[in-house]
Amino acid sequence: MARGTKITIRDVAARAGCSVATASRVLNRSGATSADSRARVERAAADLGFAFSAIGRALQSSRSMTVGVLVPSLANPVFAEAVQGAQEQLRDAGYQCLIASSTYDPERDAEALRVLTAKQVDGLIVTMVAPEDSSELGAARASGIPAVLMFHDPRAGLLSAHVDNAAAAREVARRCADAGHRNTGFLALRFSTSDRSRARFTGFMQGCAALGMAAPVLVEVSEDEAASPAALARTLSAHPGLTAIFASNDVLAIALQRAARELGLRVPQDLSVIGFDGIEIGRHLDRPLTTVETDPEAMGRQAARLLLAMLRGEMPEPPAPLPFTFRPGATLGAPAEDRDDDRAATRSPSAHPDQNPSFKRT
Amino acid sequence: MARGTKITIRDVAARAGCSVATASRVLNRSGATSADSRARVERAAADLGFAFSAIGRALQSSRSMTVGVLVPSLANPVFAEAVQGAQEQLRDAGYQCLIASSTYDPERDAEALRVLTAKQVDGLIVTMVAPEDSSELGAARASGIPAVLMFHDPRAGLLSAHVDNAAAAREVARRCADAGHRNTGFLALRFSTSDRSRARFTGFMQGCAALGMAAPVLVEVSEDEAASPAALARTLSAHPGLTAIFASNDVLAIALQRAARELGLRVPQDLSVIGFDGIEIGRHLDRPLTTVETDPEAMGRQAARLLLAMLRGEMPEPPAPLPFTFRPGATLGAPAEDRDDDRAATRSPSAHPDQNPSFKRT
DNA sequence: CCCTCATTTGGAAACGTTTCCACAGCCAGA
DNA sequence: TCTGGCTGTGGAAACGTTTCCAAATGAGGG
Repeated sequence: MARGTKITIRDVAARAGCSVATASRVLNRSGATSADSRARVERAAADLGFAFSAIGRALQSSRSMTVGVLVPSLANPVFAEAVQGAQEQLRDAGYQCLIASSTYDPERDAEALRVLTAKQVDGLIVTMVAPEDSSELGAARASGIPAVLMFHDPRAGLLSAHVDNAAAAREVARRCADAGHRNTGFLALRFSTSDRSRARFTGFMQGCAALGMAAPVLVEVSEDEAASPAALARTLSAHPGLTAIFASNDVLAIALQRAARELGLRVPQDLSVIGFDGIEIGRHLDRPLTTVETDPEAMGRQAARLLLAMLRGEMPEPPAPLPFTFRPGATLGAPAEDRDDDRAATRSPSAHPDQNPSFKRT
Repeated sequence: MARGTKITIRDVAARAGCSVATASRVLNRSGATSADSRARVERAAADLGFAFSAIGRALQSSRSMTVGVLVPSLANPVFAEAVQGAQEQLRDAGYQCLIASSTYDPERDAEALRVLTAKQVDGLIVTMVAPEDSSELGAARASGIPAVLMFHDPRAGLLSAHVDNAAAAREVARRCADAGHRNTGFLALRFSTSDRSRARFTGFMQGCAALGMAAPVLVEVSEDEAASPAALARTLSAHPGLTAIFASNDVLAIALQRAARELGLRVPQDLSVIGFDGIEIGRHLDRPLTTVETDPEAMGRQAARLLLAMLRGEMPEPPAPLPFTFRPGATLGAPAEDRDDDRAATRSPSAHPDQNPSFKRT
């Protein structure tokens, strides 16, 4: 069933009655060829159903037309969308994507980088646990493989497609302050392996400090806690004084709301919740999520554009951070202390009284 | 900065004072070598920081250790998770993934397959618009590249990692019937390019017919309609008689709920909503989504396992469909007509009276 | 001491491509 | 008629690896 015999350019040349050099020139439209041989070669290639072997080409040109993309996990929609964006942009330039994921494990980051460079990728787009500490990334760059980061804040000599996490978090602090919150928390998952999470916390702290609020309480949760509403509720109940919690991403923010309900807390009346990322689904919820909206796909595209420029031999400027927008949603409101204060009610633009039909005042 | 000079096995051989043949034998632990040369070669390789060129290897062995993965889009978490699963499984066997996405465009399916085969992938895992009509897929298989499908129902000679969409949809029909629904709808996105969607509709129709319900109304929406709650609400309002709507996936089901609220319809009192896929977030919602739960990551892993078996030269049995579970959630309830009928209340196992605190009967 | 055999080694071909270099043919200008 | 230049072509090397085959070495048995 399987005809194992691949047809190569020499088969084409043989059938066209010319040398492989000529066949190559015709098929690549490189070099001069007579109309006659052009026709014969093209005919032969079509008859035989010839297709170039990218391997042979790569070996000869030492360009694989392949880019390595490393992300923590495709199961996180934020990274998946970024990869999608990068992939689209690269495809337009004739590059393919070899992807790897680390499940947030630095050891696997290193292994993936080794494999990708062994596969002779022409460039790298990476989001990893600790880019600055990775000897593999350093080695790749030293051996001439251009690399750009995604999601990370830019660091020593490395370009990055990113949003300004700290600035966005400061904006969140401002919105919390505007709504009247003083005692806030930051809910973090994988704090130690995600510099995004850390940058957001730092920015949030700065913002809170600048606005005279109490320092936010850092609430770290494990993978398991985040997955179970009951467990998350238990953790949450250890911090009764908080009126607003900024979650390090949207999925966590949604889980947090569920946990709050478990404790009989209403959102946003008893607890305000703010997310990060702006995933699609957040805006389709009955009570749309208050969040910082980013565009991971655009981030992926920007990373790809930067890399393509470097592959062309250019030395692109460090890009400006990608824009984010604060999406008001309906999960940030005035804190309960302010509830009875009638000034507070008017100060709370995001509290949608009709978010749940059963609460409709009619 | 960039030392362009790659170190090859001949550099290692030179430094070790032996031939490349010996170096190759040592480094691959193939063939007999003396303890002495082994030591020298290993030493030299370490000193030089040698790493094999996968390209050179691929050219010589005509095995690229790369698998092509084609999906409609990574922006859809269902596919992203499947790719993640496949990738993990393949990685354990030493394979990497070259990924491509088609954005549901058959033309791009074809192009992607051409590129992937040109890159000499050892195998293919694909989800595409029309696998059976793809001459590229046929050509790849004819030339000896094993291929398996994901998500698709199995078809002529092709193995597929899949769930039984029709059976799952029949189960949904049964649950709707149990809850007392008669007039149902099926909300479909990309009906023409998704055989999953079509299979679900077919199964739902069969189920409805078998249970003596009215044939479900097929409501097709465009990408744009699905993205805008208002537009979706308009479409929805054209079908006032329906008491339950089965959406072809979870994201759509969540959007549908929002649209229902837009029309002043309460879920599930005025309209029941059932999804498909069982995405993570659905269970974290205040009103957990009623849906058919599947495991895309397991699907990806199964596809990879099948492909690996074929790559070993085995001829694996067509796999049993992967299991799905009906997750009751809280968005399927008794229809309004039955509301006043007290028999109906007991007949409705899926109506969780406590799903929303404000409805608690106490 | 010679023959055989096992062990280790090196040379070279092969994989599929691109591209450098050289050569043949041809035409125009002197 | 000769020279110079241009066009089209083919041979061959190179890219990095594996592996076949043959040769060299050494040991052991007769």
